[in-house]
Amino acid sequence: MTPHEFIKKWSNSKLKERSAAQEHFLDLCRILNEPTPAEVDPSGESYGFEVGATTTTGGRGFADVFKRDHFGWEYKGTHSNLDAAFAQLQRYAVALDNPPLLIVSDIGTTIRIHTNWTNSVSKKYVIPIVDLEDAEKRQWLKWAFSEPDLLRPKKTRQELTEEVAGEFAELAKSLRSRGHKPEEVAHFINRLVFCMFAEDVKLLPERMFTKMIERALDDPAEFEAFARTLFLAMKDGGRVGFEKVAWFNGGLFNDDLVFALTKDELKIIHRAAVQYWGDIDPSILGTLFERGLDPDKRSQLGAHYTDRDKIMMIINPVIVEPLTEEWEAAKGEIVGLLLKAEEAEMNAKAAGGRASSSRRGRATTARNEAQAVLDRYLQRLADYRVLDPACGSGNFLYLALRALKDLEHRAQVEAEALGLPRRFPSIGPEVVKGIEINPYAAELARVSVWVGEIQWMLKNGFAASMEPVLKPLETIECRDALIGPDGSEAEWPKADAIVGNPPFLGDRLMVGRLGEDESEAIRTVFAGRLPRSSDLVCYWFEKASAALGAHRTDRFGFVATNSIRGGSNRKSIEKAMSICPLATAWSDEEWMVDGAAVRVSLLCFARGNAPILLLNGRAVAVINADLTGDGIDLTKALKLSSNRGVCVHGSKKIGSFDIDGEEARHLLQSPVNPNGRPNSDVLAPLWNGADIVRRPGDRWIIDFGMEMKEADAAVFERPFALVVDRVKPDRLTNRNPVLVENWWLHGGPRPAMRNTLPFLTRSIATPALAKHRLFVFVPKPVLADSQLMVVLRDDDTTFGILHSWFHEIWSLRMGTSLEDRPRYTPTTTFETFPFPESLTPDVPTAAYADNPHAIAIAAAAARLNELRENWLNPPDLVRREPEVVPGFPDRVLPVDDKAAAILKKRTLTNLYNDRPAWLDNVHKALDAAVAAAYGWPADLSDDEILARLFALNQERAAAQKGD
DNA sequence: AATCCGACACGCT
DNA sequence: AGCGTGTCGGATT
Repeated sequence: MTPHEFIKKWSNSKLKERSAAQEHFLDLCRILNEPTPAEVDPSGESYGFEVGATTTTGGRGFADVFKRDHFGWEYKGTHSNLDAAFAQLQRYAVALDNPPLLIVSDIGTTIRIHTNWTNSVSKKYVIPIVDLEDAEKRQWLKWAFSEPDLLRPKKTRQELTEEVAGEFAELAKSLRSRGHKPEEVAHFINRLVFCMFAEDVKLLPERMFTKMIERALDDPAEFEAFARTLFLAMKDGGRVGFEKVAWFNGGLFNDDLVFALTKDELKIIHRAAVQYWGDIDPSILGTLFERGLDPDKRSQLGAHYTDRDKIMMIINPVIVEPLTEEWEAAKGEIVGLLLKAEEAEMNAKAAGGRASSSRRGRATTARNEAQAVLDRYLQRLADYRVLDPACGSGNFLYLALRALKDLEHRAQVEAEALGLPRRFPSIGPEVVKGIEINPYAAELARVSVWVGEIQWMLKNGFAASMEPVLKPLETIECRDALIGPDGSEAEWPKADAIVGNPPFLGDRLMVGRLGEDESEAIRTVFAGRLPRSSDLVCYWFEKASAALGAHRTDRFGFVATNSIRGGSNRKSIEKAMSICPLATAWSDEEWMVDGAAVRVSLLCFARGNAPILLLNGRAVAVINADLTGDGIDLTKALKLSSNRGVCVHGSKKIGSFDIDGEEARHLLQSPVNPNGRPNSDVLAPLWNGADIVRRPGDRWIIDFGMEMKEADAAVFERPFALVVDRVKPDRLTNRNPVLVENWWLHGGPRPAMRNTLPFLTRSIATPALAKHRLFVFVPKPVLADSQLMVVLRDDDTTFGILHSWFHEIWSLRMGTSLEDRPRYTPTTTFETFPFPESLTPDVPTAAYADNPHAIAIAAAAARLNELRENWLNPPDLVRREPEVVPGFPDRVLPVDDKAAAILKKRTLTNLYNDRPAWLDNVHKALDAAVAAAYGWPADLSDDEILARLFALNQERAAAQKGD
């Protein structure tokens, strides 16, 4: 069949729906050269006619034609309403697993393809039957059959929202510059956005808002009056001119606040108003308007934007999956009861008389029971409440509401297919509860939830409720979620599930950000329940797990920074785990939000015994409190006495004691001081993390040691004067009296380090925070700054063990991180690490001088160090020059500019980023030597290494108990 | 007096 | 102006 023949046959066809639809569709397959349903899928389940029709009911299917993951297709008789057909298809889309395309056709005149991707803007392709000779239009249809993705609108809803709302930042700025309060500006803009949405989804009369703006453009002075009239009409329902306006409520329109606008501002609004707002993603509105607010106030708002995927990673396990399971169980029961009813009815027909009527009665009972099972499930959904106790602009609540509505809808549609009557959706915005401290964010949350409700209704083919369009959402409260007005613990409403993204604020930043009173109030209320050094998020975990313990909720899931896994924050996880299983967790996820440089963990707890534990998307037998799950709970590793006091933090200066090389050399070459001592007594090169992993920065430090008296320090004339000048003023204002009293000394004296160093030829150091876990030797006159963790040993063997994969993997697991860069924490990493037998840090180096394992490790370590040093400073690129006074390491200088440029790139971070073969080889040799010292094979898997190290840790810890 | 941390902070390209 | 990657000193214990 050719397109021409098709048009001739079908154009203006008067055939009625059922009789013609299949033939029409098959003809279409022929002109498109697409296989027919019968050719592809004889079972008709994933591609067929009347999919979803059951023999039980003999009713119609969910769609006239269905192709899984492609389309649902609905026919209507010629000239009947395609919109009605589309609405019907929308209502059943969920039962068809939401095909990406919904296609409607009236056989004789038009085929319409509606896109149905959840996260893209919707698009409509209209194909008049008479245009089927047009290859492009046929191509659209062909894509629908074979590659629906090619019809996907390029723009995501987020992009659309950013685009249409982006300009409001400009408007907000402009209004603020005229002295309006940021919150009022936000409130006003919120309204404008809602009006544009309402107009585009036809909740306001056609183009009413746009026309209002257009009129005001001609006469900006009138805008205030126009807008006030409109807002007032929306507040109570009423008229603007001749046109009726629906009643909007919900707090958004409870006053008539309007600003006078300039022509330029009106132009911005007009540009936005002519866009299509029906598909906006309310979950992104929060960020956009936050951006429009005063940038300094942004972080105080706490209304951070969580992207949809992350939210669903919590909503799915906490809300959707358990309720889906409940539905599957209920559905199974319903199917069983209906089968029973059917059987009884058949028997009734076969029998007769009294037997017949009793069987008929049994059938009715079974049917009623089936209805009751359905009603119970629907009631369960209607009663289900979700709480977000830090709801911000309402993103979690918006998606939770949609999820619950989807669940209700799916149950209704599937029950209908089984032959039970279907009712109007009953779940609305009242099922989500929120607590939010910022009034503006709380209002945005209410709007988001309502926009979500209206969008859902329209997308699924229902009319939005109109009387009023918005109802006040008292379930979203504006208050503190932790502390009540009287200073006691805040109450949370009862809810079946608790979800959210509580604010992230490190414990040390709490006082600075929340104020001393607020921080103290929180810590007092939770005293004895959580350590005072818990991050702010931990209190949300604590309250939620308490709610679960008190049977006030069944499940909860939160987003936290990934630092929840370590430090004292871990206590809050441990505490929650003691009350209920941690059922689903994601330990370390990227965070894509602008300006929020964090990585996050997601944790979902559930009542009862969760049959399957999911960690990072994989089933595991256990999830440990540090969000690992490979069977070894390394959080149980203990400190070993042999390692105590060996790994210490570098000196913490607290104040600008550091000077650059030029200044230092000037001081070094100055005449001796009145006490007869040179400045070199109180000067040292300073190394920090960056000096090790990048190029050394030639920084020096003035250091009067641990306990020099002020009067003695003052005799070092120039250095002391510099400290008086640069350090003293700040130090005198410090909160810590010790730092004030000893203002000329460093803040962290590190006696262990300073007392031990004289007995060593050098020390070993690793940057506390760096991309790669590196160890280097630090020559003696160099002072290690606080960013370096210093191991007070000078032998190659210890260096080699620390730099081996055994200790590296241990440190990666036992330490913490800043985002994705590992952090070395001596107490949990070094002090728990079981060194090979008799090579432990409490053994004097001399004691293993003849130990062949120690010698082998030392040789490999020395080789590593030598090759690395040669790569960092190749003899042809550098010249070594003695320092201006004796007692300090030679200076390493580039021979010329060209060499300098090359050397700039020669850093340890870069070296380990590339990890050339030679480096890999020396590390392999080192690992082999260390493996031999443990008496282990060289090719153990990482898990096996950790398991053995952990076993060794436990063994040694048990043995030392007697000490 | 020692520890750990950063809804970060800052230098580099 | 974004990317790559570690400062610094406060506050807690």
